[in-house]
This record gives sequence, C-alpha cells and structure tokens, in this order.
Amino acid sequence: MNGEKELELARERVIDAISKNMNLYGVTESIGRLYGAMYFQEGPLTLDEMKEELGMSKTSMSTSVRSLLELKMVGKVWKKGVRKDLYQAEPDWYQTFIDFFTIKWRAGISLNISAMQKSLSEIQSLVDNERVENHVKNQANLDIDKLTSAIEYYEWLNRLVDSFESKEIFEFIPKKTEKS
Amino acid sequence: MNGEKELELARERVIDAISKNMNLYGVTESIGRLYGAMYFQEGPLTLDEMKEELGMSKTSMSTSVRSLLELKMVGKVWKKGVRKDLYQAEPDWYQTFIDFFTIKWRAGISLNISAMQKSLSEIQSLVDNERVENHVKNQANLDIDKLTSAIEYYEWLNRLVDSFESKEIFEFIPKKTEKS
DNA sequence: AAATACGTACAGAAAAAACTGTACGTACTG
DNA sequence: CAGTACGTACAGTTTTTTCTGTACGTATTT
Repeated sequence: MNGEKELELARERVIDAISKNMNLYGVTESIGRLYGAMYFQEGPLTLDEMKEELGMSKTSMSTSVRSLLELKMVGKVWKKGVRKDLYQAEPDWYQTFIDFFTIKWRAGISLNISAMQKSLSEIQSLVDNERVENHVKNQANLDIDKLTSAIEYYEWLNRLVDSFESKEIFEFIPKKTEKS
Repeated sequence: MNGEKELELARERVIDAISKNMNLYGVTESIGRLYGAMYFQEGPLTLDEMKEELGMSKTSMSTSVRSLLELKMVGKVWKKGVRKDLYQAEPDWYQTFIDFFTIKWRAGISLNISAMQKSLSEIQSLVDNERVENHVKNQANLDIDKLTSAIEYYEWLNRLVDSFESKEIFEFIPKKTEKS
C-alpha cells in the first residue's frame, strides 16, 4: 500500500462528478473528463499526455481542448524550450463559472434580442396596416406585449451578466460568509 | 393580405431563436420549439394540438412536455369539462430563468459536493497514514487544497441560488432600470 | 534541404440520442 | 359492463453526435 491507487480512485470520483455536472449544460462527458483530469494535474499538459491520460485519440484531445479553450476553462501555456502546445486548467472556479455562463448568456441574449426586435417591428406594422384582419390584429397585439416583456427580461439578464463580469456580484454574494 | 402568414413568420423567427438558445444549455431544439410554440398560444394546449402544431408524433409531445414540466417551463392546467391534459407555457421569463438554473445548479452542487467530501476524507486519511509514500502525500496535500477551495466555491454558488429562489437577486439587479 | 515533429482537417466508423408506431393500462362514457 | 379516449412504456428505426485514423500543412531540427 503506497496510496497511489487510492488517490487515483478518489480523484476519479471527483472527475466523474465534474464531467456529469458539465454534461448538464450540454458539454460532452469526455470533454468534462478532460477538464477534470487537467484540474488534478500539477502542471500543464501536452496533447500527447492527455491522450495518454484518457486513452483517447490525439484528434479528440485536440478538438476537446479547443472546446475548453472557447469556454475559457483551460488556457494555453508557454514554456521555454517546449515545442508542444501546453494547456492548463483554469483553477479558479469562480472565474470558470463566470466565464462559462457569461459566454453562453451573452450569446443567447443577442440571438434573442435581435430576433425579437425584428419580429416586433414586423408585427407592429401589421397592427398599423388597415388591410389586416381584426382577429389577426388582436393576436398581434398580444404578441407585442409578450415580446416587449421578453426583451425587458433580456435587458435584465444583460445587467446580471454585467455584474458577473465586473465581479460586482461578489459584493452582493460574498465569496466567504462573514465569520461569526 | 390578411396578415396571418406574416404573423406566423414573425413568430417563427422568435421560436427559432428561443429553441436555439435553449439548445445552448443542453435542451433539444424540438423541446425548445415546443416551448416556443406554446409561448405564443393564447391558452393551454393538449398533446394532440401540439402534435398538430409541430407535426410530430404524440409520443414525442408527451416526452417533450414532461421535460418542460421538470424544468418548470410549462405547467399542467385544469379546465372544467376537458378530459385531455392541458399544458401552458410559463409566461414569466424571470421565473423561468430562475427555475431553470436553480434546478440545474442545485443538482450539480449536491452531486459535486458529496463526491468531493467523500474524496476529501479519503485523501486526508492517506495523508494521515504513515505507510503512504511521501510523493503521494505531497500530491494528496495539493488535492486537499484544490478540493477545499472547490467546495468553498460550491457553497458560494449555493448562496447565489438561494438569492435567486428568494428573489433577493432583484434587489441587487432590479427588474427595471431607474427612470432618469 | 531533407528529415522529423506537431497539430488539425476531413472522411468514415462507432456510439448515442431523438423520434415513431405499436401496444397496453387506466379512466371515462354510454 | 362493453366501448372509447387518453397518455405513455417500450422496441425498433432514423438521425445526429462523437470518436478515430489518415493525410497533410507548417514549423523545427539536423
């Protein structure tokens, strides 16, 4: 008993939880496991080391690591004298959380707001057009209300994301609870 | 030109954006379209009406609506004299947002915290065991630090979720900006 | 300049997920 | 108490996604 196996198992359990968790938000379990594996490494890893670690193809490592880069969950590291690309897991989970959701939320916000504004003005012109039938106008007016309040919600979400990005959220929910 | 087609197209664009957005968080586009379609309906819908609306099987509607129920994005509605089950989209997107992420985050939190606490105590016992090799102990100590701060992060996230559930978040980020 | 190392585009194979139709249990209806 | 309506479990099919191996472009070494 030198403890190596036990440590490995304990890590494995956590890696599993991490990847299942990430999977809840549409990230592949493989990508999650890669992040988890990198998280427990002391230093940065090369693609070949990842391939070794997870027993998967180098191609997969390449694409998976790119996904993690886009999510800012790993960073590329430069090290003197090393030719291979090196990647390291972002260790600060507050930051990871913020990046992850900021990226997704912003994408969703702009997607939805632009679609809604476009449709909103189209629908408005239906209401303004006297050749449009009345029952359609009624529906149109209902839709206008819905879209208006949906846009309002997205503006709120935008402000929420701002407070994440600026870290102001930590003034509202501090990282540590007050000692009593 | 009675405007019906134009209204339909304008809605379609928004439904598309909604479903693509939901898809970012691991929800099928079909399920997203179903929510979108329901969102624009005036009243609640039966499974058969949904099937009609989306041109899909009733089985799919049944399972999709169940997913939406679990996410609290739709609710079951009772209406006198109607035998079929009726479902209605939750119209308040603030609430939808809160429910959606609260559900997911809480699931992830408990998953991770319990895995981490278990592993943490296992790793601690490696450190305490004098038969464990030194280089393993060093690794173990690093892991303890990582897990400890990860758990701290999850406790923060838990408090954040609390503030969503209790609506206190709206004191920090108000629904409407102050009029100037 | 040839040889080697490295990362990734791309096409095909393998695996997973989404979707459908049938079948069946339950609950109403006449 | 038939007969009908309704929702969903389940098995099989279709579609999508993930994963791999090969091939190739670029960069580095000799």
